Amino acid sequence: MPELPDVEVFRHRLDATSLSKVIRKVTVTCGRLLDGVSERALRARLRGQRLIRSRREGKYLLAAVSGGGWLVLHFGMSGDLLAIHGHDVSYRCFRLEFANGAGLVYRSRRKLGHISWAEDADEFIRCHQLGPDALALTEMQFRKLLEGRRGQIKSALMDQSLMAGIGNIYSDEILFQAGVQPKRDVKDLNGRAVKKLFHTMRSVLKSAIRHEANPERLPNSFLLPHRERGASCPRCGVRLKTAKTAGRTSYFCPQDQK
DNA sequence: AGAAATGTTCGGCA
DNA sequence: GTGCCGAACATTTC
Repeated sequence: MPELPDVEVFRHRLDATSLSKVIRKVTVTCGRLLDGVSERALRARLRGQRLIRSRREGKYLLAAVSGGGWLVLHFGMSGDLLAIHGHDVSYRCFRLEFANGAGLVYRSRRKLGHISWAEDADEFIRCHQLGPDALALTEMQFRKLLEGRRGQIKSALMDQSLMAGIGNIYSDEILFQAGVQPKRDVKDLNGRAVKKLFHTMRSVLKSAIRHEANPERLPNSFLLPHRERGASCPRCGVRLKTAKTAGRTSYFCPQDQK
């Protein structure tokens, strides 16, 4: 689930439900998700404090805490963030409890995410070798990033140190809508193709955020709702193909993507 | 039963 | 140094 659009939706959810409320209780049910911070230290930094603002960098969600420092959430392959009111949910890993039974719950089905603490958000991002956020890039920067790059375009889009936020699903979507095969070599894309790729990247990410990163709400013309074995291209009806890149599966249309 | 699944990191190789 | 691959991480789902 959690690539840039999903994490942006989580961020909106956090903003809408959890800012400015005093944190009364902190519950950690899955300690192995904690990265570089002990449960006790995390609790001490959060309890009695408030989340005052949020920030997203690539697939990371950071929340500034009133007493200083940042709560950092990364969702791995199967995490999400829910605003709850009293009722319980499964796969719960981490919960902030506010007054009146309201709470913010981090879940991670496969438990591959991370919960950490940063004294300084910018420093945290530097340490994790994160490139500029995909939606913060200008066309000029995007072109510059690809200029010196060898290898496949899909790898470049997914390289978090080059640009942050795009994963397996949305790189497929962007390449589908831009009409470019995932294995296409970066150096074979001309100026026009790079320009198109940039604008497609932005429109795909923004559209996904508008539709709450929910595949069922995305336009049928998107690849995402059809992303399964044996499915057909929503544009031309041809059977979609798959290819493996570093253990990940790419879906693409052999007719529309060159 | 076995494979695959939206992420990151690390070691090895060209 | 760069890019690519597979493995590992942990768990659920088909």
